[in-house]
Amino acid sequence: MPKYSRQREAIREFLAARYDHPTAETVYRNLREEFPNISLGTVYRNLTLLTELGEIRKLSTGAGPDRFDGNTSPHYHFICNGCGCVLDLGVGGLDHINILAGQNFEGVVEGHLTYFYGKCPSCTKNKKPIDKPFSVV
Amino acid sequence: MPKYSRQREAIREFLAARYDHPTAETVYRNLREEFPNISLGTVYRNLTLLTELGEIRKLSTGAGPDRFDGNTSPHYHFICNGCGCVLDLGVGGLDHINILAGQNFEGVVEGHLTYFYGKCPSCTKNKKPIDKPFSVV
DNA sequence: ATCTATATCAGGAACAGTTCCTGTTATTAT
DNA sequence: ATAATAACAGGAACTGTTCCTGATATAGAT
Repeated sequence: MPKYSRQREAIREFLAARYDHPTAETVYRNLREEFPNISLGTVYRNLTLLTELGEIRKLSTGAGPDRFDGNTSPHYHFICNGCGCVLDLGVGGLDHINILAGQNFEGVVEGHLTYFYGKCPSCTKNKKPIDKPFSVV
Repeated sequence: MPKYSRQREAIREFLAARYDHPTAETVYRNLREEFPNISLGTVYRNLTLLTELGEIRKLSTGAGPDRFDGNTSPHYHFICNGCGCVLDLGVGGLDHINILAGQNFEGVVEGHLTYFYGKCPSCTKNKKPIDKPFSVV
């Protein structure tokens, strides 16, 4: 069990209060208001530690930096090809795809990692063409 | 349409003949047998180009380097938590999860990216404990 | 076949994101 | 209070990837 630290507690609280899945850099920039001398290494070390403890979740989207989610309840994520934002989805109960994947497979399927992508509500409404489209594929 | 190059053709052929989804580094090491002076930059540039042309697929597993697949037909991948190998799965027709994900969502779900994980056939049989387990989660 | 224009190349520097190392500080147990 | 040690700040180092430069290979026109 790790020793208490004010920095780690502040990182945990910061993530718990945000719903936009910030990057390590964003966490760092915001925490410097409270801890002007905090280092990026500390942020990374504690994000890794909190992930290992299961208190936050790490999202590796495959494009750009990893993001972190203070909500550890099981849920899926949506990545917008227009603006790159990452949103939570209310869909649940996709575990049956593990069964489907395990048919005709000699190993053991223990889980899956799924990101949905498309156009977020904001990019769907504002039909402006995007200069620099973001894509995860 | 890009100009022909022997290096790119060799990369395409190499990937078409392999089913283990090699990394850029693996492609580079193998191609140096035929092209002793080929550079890693050339390998990366052509892997990116072939991916954009839709002739290969890029797999970003979130742990370690990206991998590349010469098989562009739609299929899913399995990542072993034991040895880190990446295998093709025969499962098909999971597109219904896009519909599920789109319910109660104001944006447009255009697709999904899914990796299954667990124990591969080899790691399931050989129950030796693994020294350095590999995990995508 | 030769020439010209240009895409691709090899080599290496630069880059982004992340991890690791060192000496110092904060936390916990005694 | 003191001692032991986990966590810290700062920065160097690392990994995977992209970009830049001058040289070479390819394709199209002659």
